[in-house]
Amino acid sequence: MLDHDPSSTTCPNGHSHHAIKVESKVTGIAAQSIKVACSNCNLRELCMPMGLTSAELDRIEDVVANRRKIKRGTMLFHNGDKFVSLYAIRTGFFKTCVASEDGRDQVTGFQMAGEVIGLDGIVNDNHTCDAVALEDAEVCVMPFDRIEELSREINALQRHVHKIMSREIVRENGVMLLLGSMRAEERLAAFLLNLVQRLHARGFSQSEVVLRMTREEIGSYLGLKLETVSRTFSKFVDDGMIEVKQRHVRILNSDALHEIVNSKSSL
Amino acid sequence: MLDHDPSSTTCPNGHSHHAIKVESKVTGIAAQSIKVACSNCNLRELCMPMGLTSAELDRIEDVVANRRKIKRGTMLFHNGDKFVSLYAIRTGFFKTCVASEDGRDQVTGFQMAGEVIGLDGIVNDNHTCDAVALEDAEVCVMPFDRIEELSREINALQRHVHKIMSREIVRENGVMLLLGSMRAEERLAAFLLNLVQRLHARGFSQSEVVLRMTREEIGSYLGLKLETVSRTFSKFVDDGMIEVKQRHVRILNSDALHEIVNSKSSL
DNA sequence: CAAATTAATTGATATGAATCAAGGACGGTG
DNA sequence: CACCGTCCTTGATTCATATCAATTAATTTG
Repeated sequence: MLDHDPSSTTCPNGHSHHAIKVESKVTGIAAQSIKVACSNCNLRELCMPMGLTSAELDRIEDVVANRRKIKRGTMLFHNGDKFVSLYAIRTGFFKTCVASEDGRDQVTGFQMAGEVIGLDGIVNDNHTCDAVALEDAEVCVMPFDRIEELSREINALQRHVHKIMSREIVRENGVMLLLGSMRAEERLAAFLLNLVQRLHARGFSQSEVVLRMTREEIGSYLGLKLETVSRTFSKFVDDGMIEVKQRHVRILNSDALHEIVNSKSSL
Repeated sequence: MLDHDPSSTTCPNGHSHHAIKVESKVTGIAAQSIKVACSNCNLRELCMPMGLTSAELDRIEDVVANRRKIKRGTMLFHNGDKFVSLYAIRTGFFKTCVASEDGRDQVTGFQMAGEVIGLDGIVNDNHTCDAVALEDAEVCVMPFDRIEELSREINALQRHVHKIMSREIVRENGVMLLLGSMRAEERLAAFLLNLVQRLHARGFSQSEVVLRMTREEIGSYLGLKLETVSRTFSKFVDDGMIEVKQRHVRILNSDALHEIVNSKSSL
């Protein structure tokens, strides 16, 4: 089986070949206290540009200043924080949320290993959303001025940074479509399919998900109330499309979910 | 009066000091057929980075390959088009919209002079939305590879490009908040306030808007049906907050509109 | 300038999701 | 293991917005 423990969103493909605080008895080389090694990171193809010469790859590792662990429930950054760095998620799962002046809260995204957060901070040198770890997590801290410096010299990095930002814009366009024109069932189906698709790209099952967020957080993201999320899950179960046991969701009929998302076409 | 003809969204501050196809009898310099001159453009502070040396500014003008006129109702680019350039709007007014597979349509934004469109195309080298001119328009065509090239050399340009993309991400976060958590009245009030605020920044009235889009397009953007948009306008009129004569909207009580947007706080 | 098309308003009704409310399952902790 | 708090489910009802429908107003076209 290619499927992996779904109780963690850490990429399961690799073992421990991240050269952090390594003191190798084989090589005899002393520990480099926080030297990271993107070159060995199994997330490389997710968060680093392709087609680098190994010399470039060596240099690119310098964008990562250090790593940081974030405990479940705590914030990586906070609305109003000074913007300094982007963060590449190594392990764990985050949500980002914005708040309106009057205290309304909106989850703007869920991010997993290999994805980059913090882009909102660039424009005003301040973060405009909160990033909360939904499970214990670790991120690579990438000071933005270093990113800019290096991307002036390494074209592939420059291009990569641009693509990451553009991807986020396109993602948000999709969410706007979802929020602006879909009904509850369509939203939840789209959400589930998106989640498994991204997890699958990281080596997880296509049919099993462990949700890291509450019904309320899903609801916030989808513009629905938690009761509606719960009811819609129940309906999908009744229709035999999924199995739900708390946060464990098994997809039984992926095609039917796709049907639902594109239901308007049947008119 | 500082207010200007609201029947055009073209920046009213300048006259015709855009050096396009200029054949000056004063200077005796022959026409440079399509040579642009950002340095003289009255939109400079909107679409160009600040604090450039004049040498840098000279160079930066090279990012603009040429200008292009777009007739009302026609597309600047189309979903699926090869991505080549970003476009800075010189005059006119655009909408961008995405479509789902099943033909649903969602307006993702309205753009006016000084704003940049096309960022969605970077990630996959294809545009993923349509950009439609809602009035006759003119854009500066900026080939993206040239932008990348120059922004490797001019730090201010690099930073500027990053900020533009980040700004779009933050804007979309705001739209998600709107779509995910606001009621019809709040959405429309927020929409109107945002529109006048942006127009005001371009020298137009704070209290008068000529809408360039239909009720249906407003509705699409706000996740509402056109009838709801119309009814909500009517309610605002009844409440004495605005005057509406077709697409002409006059804001009588801006504070009340702000109140509505932040209404939840009164609980 | 009349005809035709497109856009906007308004009313009546239907409906999907929110709200209010109660009970149950789970996970952590003393 | 019993208690607590948090999360989830389900039911009854309300409410905001969609839908359907008709009319008017504006804009385009022959």
